Amino acid sequence: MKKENVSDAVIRRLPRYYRQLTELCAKGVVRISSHSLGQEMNITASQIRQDLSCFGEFGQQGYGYNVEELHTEIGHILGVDNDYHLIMIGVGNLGHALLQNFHFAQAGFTVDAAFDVSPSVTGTRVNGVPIYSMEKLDDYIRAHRVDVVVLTLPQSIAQEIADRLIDLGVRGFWNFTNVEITCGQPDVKIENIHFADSLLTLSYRIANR
Amino acid sequence: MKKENVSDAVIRRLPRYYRQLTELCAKGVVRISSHSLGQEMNITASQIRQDLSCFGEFGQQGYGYNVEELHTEIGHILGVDNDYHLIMIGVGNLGHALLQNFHFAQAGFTVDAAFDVSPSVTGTRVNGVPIYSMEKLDDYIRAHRVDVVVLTLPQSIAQEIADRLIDLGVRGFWNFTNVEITCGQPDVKIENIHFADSLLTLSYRIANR
DNA sequence: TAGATTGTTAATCGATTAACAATC
DNA sequence: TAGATTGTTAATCGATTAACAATC
Repeated sequence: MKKENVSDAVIRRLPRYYRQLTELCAKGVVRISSHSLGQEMNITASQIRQDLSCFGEFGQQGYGYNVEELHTEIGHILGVDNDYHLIMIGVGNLGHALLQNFHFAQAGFTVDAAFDVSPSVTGTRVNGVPIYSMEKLDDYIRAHRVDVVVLTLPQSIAQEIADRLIDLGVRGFWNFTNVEITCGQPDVKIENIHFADSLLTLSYRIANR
Repeated sequence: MKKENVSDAVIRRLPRYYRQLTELCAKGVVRISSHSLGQEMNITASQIRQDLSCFGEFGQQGYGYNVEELHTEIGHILGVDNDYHLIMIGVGNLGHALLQNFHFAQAGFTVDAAFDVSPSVTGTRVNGVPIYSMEKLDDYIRAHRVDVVVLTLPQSIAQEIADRLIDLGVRGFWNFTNVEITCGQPDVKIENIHFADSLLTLSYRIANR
């Protein structure tokens, strides 16, 4: 793999490629050209070839790409076979919904534990995941590998908890709160799901149709 | 307002500006320069001024911007005072969580109804929103204004339902399913929340730290 | 072989940043 | 007035698209 200077735009397209290739695999399609793939995804063939060239040479002249092989390769680039370990902080409605419905394993993540302040959920399990009291958080992190923390807690305490976790060595955050988690360290990676931002862009585009 | 050729990148920054200005308002800050705002948001002052210039002239030389005024203006641009009407399709865990926790009103949306196939939820209300059977969907849309439909239903039926709704005149979708909803008509606006894509980009960035 | 399609280099396009005259 | 800061034009940078030699 080359992987020097991979732009954010490219990275954001990788999961889409992965998704499309999963579908093609399921359909039993064996090979595909950048041109056809581009048509299906509304992307130029050039862009696809350019994107893939950041990571290696996966195609064959005159033939195109082997669907299954490319699927595996992109999965590998995304790290789906790295078995990352993840915990969740805040098991309210949204946390519950994610634990129940989201296929963490499909993205290569194992959900080991969740934490909450409310005694009504601590001690229980949601979809097999044990819910612990927040007091056990620090000890847990010291004792276990935690690659990503899902922040599904009230936004008022999000930054504070994140700071504490960063101190404890956590380097990945999946942030569902409507605030920007800030952190000077460049090795700390924060990915945001900002529901409100998303809905507001939709609002804009409806208003300016 | 000018609003010709506003790029997607600019549109995606608007909610962030709006959020930051909401905070500044709450803090009682009266005026701010593009330079200070940029520092707070990790954006260049140039970019802020360039972005805002797409929509009008909101500042004053030598002074900067009035925080409250700019907040109102950007809210207006985003359409938060348009009172859009919204319904939800699929009231599983995620739909429930959104109805319970998400502040639709803050983004200018009124949630009028939700629809589901399951008799265990139809006929009930969640956070004041009535849940109807899917059979009532078509009649409802014919009789009411529906600006946006939230798709929190199984991905297997997402495209099919979306097609049906587009036929009935719906022009805005907030899609939470892990599939790309396709539609030829350019006046139909689709905004995606792709959880899996988001987590996979985080996985990539952790893997390539 | 001839046709198809890659990976890569070059050209174009668009977005970000810098500079500055205008002016509060 | 002098200092600060805007809105806008010009310069730069980066991302997308086109072109094409290499080759399966």
